[in-house]
Amino acid sequence: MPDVSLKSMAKQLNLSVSTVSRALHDHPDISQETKSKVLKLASELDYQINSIAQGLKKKRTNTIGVIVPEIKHDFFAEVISGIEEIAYDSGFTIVVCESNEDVNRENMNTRALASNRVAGLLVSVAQTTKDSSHFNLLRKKGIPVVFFDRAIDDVEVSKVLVNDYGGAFQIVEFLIQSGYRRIAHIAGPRHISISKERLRGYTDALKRYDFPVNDNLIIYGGFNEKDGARAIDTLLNLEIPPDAVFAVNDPSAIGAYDVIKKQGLKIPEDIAVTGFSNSRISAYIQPQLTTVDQPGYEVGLAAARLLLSQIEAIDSNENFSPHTEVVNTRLIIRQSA
Amino acid sequence: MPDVSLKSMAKQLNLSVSTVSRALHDHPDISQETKSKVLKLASELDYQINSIAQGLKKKRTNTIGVIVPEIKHDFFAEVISGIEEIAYDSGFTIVVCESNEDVNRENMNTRALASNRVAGLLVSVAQTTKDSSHFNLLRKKGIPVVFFDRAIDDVEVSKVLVNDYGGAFQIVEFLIQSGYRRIAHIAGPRHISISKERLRGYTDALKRYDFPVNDNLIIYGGFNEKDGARAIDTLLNLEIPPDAVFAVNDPSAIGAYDVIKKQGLKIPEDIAVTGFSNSRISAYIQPQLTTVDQPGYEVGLAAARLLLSQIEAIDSNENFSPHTEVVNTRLIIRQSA
DNA sequence: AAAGGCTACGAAAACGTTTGCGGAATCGTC
DNA sequence: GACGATTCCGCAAACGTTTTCGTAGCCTTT
Repeated sequence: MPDVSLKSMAKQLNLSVSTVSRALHDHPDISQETKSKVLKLASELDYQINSIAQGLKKKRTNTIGVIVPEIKHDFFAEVISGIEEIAYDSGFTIVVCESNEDVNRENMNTRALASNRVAGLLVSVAQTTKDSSHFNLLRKKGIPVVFFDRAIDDVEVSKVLVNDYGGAFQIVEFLIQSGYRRIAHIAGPRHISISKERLRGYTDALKRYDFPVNDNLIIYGGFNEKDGARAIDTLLNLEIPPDAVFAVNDPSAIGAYDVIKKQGLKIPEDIAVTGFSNSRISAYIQPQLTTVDQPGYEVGLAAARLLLSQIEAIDSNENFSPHTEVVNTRLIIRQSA
Repeated sequence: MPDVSLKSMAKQLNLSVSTVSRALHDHPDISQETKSKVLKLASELDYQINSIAQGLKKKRTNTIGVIVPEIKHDFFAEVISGIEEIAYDSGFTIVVCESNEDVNRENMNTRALASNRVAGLLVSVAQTTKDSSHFNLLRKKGIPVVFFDRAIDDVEVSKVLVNDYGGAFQIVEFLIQSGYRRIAHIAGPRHISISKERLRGYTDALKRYDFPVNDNLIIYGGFNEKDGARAIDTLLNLEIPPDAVFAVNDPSAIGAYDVIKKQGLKIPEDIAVTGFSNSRISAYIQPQLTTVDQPGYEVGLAAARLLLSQIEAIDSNENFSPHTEVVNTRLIIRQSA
């Protein structure tokens, strides 16, 4: 009942606190005999180190913070699993926070995590994040940050990105080769990297095949179903509506599905729809959605590895220059195009 | 760059550390004048309290631990969102761990969280959890625990359960009233509370309508798709196969879908299928799955509130007796039955 | 036997807070 | 003007670790 600590065990064994501490850490300055005595007692009493006292002394903890826009999102859930895997193997625990796509909440989260002296942070920024001051604050405090999936440009940290450009290019190319001639794009927020990259892939694919890039066919919005619904509504009301649409992600594609079906149009006969994410639903929805697979789990693994190596570098006073990793996507051809 | 602490601010203002501390905590023993001087400097320097030093002193932190079997599961993701909501409002951060349905991992997680002196724990136990020693260890340490959704019986703590019995009864009753006569059940692990309750709802509904409870029609397994697939395989090979099947949850129902379709049978004409969870996929799969809605978000809210009130009780030395809350389900009738 | 080198351990400071206690200064009261 | 009450603040201990430094005891070498 009374917490078992180094002190209590030291008293029980007639040793000093420092000796007990050393016994538990494989320190060289200790005899085999006392070491085994200590280890025996520790296991008997089920001693667990007080991580927070340790954290106070070592100036940081063994936890890494993770901030995602939404845990519910399949992709982020996968990423979290990947992160957890790596963290667990290295003896780190992870703290997951949700920004709910809200900068203020993201801001609060970073402050709380910094206050908890996390060893590092893995962040996928919220849609509404334009200002990066809270991340610069972390840098000033020496807390390493790695962005994954969604990054903002003006912060120079390591990043793990999905090959959004390549995936977008590939799927638009597929649409062109399938015979579609008037391909629209439901785009994401303008300042988020993944939106920009997917848009770039879209326009480059069009240009490559000498298709005109028509601004009327590009509708900007958010990442959710209702954004997709709103966008497709605009597109269908054009004088000449598109015969295919490439949505920035699966939710917005699904939002488009609803509106299209409600108007009595058929996918893909009247209009083809493609997404981006390969969320679980995309395989079950009717017609099954042609999309781009984003390997969330791998993104999580890579981001966590990058962060841990940076933490190690800091610990051993090596210098570390941020770099960017890109994981590749895979075109998933189903029925919707 | 040099961390701003109480000490550094005290030096700068020619005050003592304790005065600065008091200024930031609305302590009565302080003058308005010095208080505002301190607050001004603190905001200028962007002072953030060192939560881990505070945690060391106060013997606990402002974080609560959450252990779920799988983050990816829609239901748990919803629960986490609910928990996060309440925690955030009360100034707590949450630490999410995944047990991956593995007791050992669950054990490691509880130890790590205890070592981090979390204020409390919210747990949904893994499938394989039979032994409860790691939870008793927490109790011995005075760390409050609240189980949600999946609980084990021999630990006397607060619980937030879904009305599994009622939901199961209701959906089986619906099958009976729809004219199905030979209703099978794909059951979950025998020792997990939710499996037991749903099974009980199933048998009671049958008895209520004077249907025989046929042991051949009850197949035990796990919670995943492959478990459902295996179970339906056995059921379809019976001399007289069932005309309806109530699966313990949506994934196992979906596993059953695959096998049924592969055998060329039609849902619900040849065999009706129902699930439990109302996962997102269940609304998109063809035919849309008749299931029971489990309000994950509400479970999260309730569990977090229960834990926080217990933490408060401990803080103020009130005594607290564990109690159980049950949130209700809702029958979702779609196409599969 | 003196000098030097190991080995194994203890003492103590430090990390950044919180908080009980004591005390100086100010105020009001008769 | 003496006295107690009140207000505001500093001192110092404590939380459980880690780590530097010092040193007692022993062994080896000359």
